[in-house]
Amino acid sequence: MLNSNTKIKCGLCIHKHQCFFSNLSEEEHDLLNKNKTEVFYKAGETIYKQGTSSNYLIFLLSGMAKVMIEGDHDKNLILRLGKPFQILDFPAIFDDNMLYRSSVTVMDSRACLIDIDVFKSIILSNNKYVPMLFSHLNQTQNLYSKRLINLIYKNMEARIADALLYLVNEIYYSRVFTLTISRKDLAELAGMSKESTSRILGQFKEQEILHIKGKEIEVLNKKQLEYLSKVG
Amino acid sequence: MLNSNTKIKCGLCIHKHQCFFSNLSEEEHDLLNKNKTEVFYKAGETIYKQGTSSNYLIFLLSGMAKVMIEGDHDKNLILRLGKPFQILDFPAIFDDNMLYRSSVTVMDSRACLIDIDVFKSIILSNNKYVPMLFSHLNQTQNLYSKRLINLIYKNMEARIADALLYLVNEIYYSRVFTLTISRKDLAELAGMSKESTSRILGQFKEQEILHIKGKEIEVLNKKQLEYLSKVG
DNA sequence: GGAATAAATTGAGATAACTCAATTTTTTTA
DNA sequence: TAAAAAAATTGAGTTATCTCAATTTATTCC
Repeated sequence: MLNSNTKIKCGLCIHKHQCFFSNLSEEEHDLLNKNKTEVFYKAGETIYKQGTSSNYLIFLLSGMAKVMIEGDHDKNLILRLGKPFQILDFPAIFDDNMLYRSSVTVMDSRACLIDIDVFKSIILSNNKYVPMLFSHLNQTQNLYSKRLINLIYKNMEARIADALLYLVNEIYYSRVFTLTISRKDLAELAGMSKESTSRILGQFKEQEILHIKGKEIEVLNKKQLEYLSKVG
Repeated sequence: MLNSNTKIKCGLCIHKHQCFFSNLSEEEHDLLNKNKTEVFYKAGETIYKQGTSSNYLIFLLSGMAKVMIEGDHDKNLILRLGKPFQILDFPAIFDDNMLYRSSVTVMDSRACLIDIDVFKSIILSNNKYVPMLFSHLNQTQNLYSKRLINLIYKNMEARIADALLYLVNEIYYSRVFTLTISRKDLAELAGMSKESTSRILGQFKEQEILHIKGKEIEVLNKKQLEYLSKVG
């Protein structure tokens, strides 16, 4: 377990080829090294808190975090799950560094914290990062757009189907997986109550769309999930 | 009425101080002038079509357009209303120029179309636009985040209250306004059926929160709308 | 390893919101 | 200006989803 003082030089980092900053110059690397921190978070710890500001740009080195909006009355919505080497979320770095979403680890995780001023100086001094940055922000916008229409007009079956397909296609890359989030998290990913989530999962099991044993899930009929997502 | 061949030099354009490109250099101005077009759209015309690509970055010079996601079974969601001198929406300019949302005028409008390659060359050659671009994309992301949690967990009264407050605070800048969108559009802004929208508006009229006469609307009790938005 | 705590499931009842159909009002067109 | 078309409202009935409570299963901690 690493504490907040641990620093690995980017050049020596075993993750460097997967990193957002994989093609920095020598000097940029040095600058980054001087201003980054590695931090360990226990499962359930808050990395970013909605409504606060942060001076760090954070991405995970290991583990997983949920990026969520916290609503009133303990009603949250999980927008996406953040995995290693993805930028977790962006504070308003050219305004007030404010965050509009919270990030909470769903398992023990390590994260790399990069000083925002350093990040800014790098992207401002070198326009090769502009396309990457734009693409990233644009894709996030498109993801949220899609989630909006899906969550508002689709029924519960379709929303759970979407959540499961997201896990299969974009998180675990496998039809068989150990669910690393709780049922309540799954509910918040599908934008519905945990009770309804439980019922739909039971129904999918009944219909032999899924095989479920606790946290072990196997998608038996992915076509059917895709069908439900489409018609629901 | 201007046709698609009309071109006004940016330097001579009466709108130049409100424009996204207000502080371009002389050469950048020339480049822009050579590659922009002004187009007139009738009310109800599609400017951008979801699922297609576009080589233009478009912003309105006059009129109003809805930026929306088109779902199945004629179920749409209006994300925001675009006004003059705001960039209407971004195609995936560093990928495939694809659009994930449609834009449709809600009244007769004039638009300025800028060639995307020219836009790219400007933002890549001059990092002074990076903060502006980042802020814009970030704010849109935050808007969508907020809309997600509001639309999913709030009741109809709160959603209509939100829509009305949006119109008052960000579109018409007045408690008294002529609604330039249809009731169906209002419904799609609030993510509900047009019938329910009609009923809630009737209820607000009954409760003397609104004064409604056709398309003329006066918000009599803004505090109450804010309250409903908060508790609903 | 067993008690305590937390998480997940199940059931029953309540309700918010939708759909469909009929009517009224507004807008467009001839 | 009247007729036609479109948009908006109203009503009644249906349904999807939630809430609350009880129970079961899983996890944590001493």
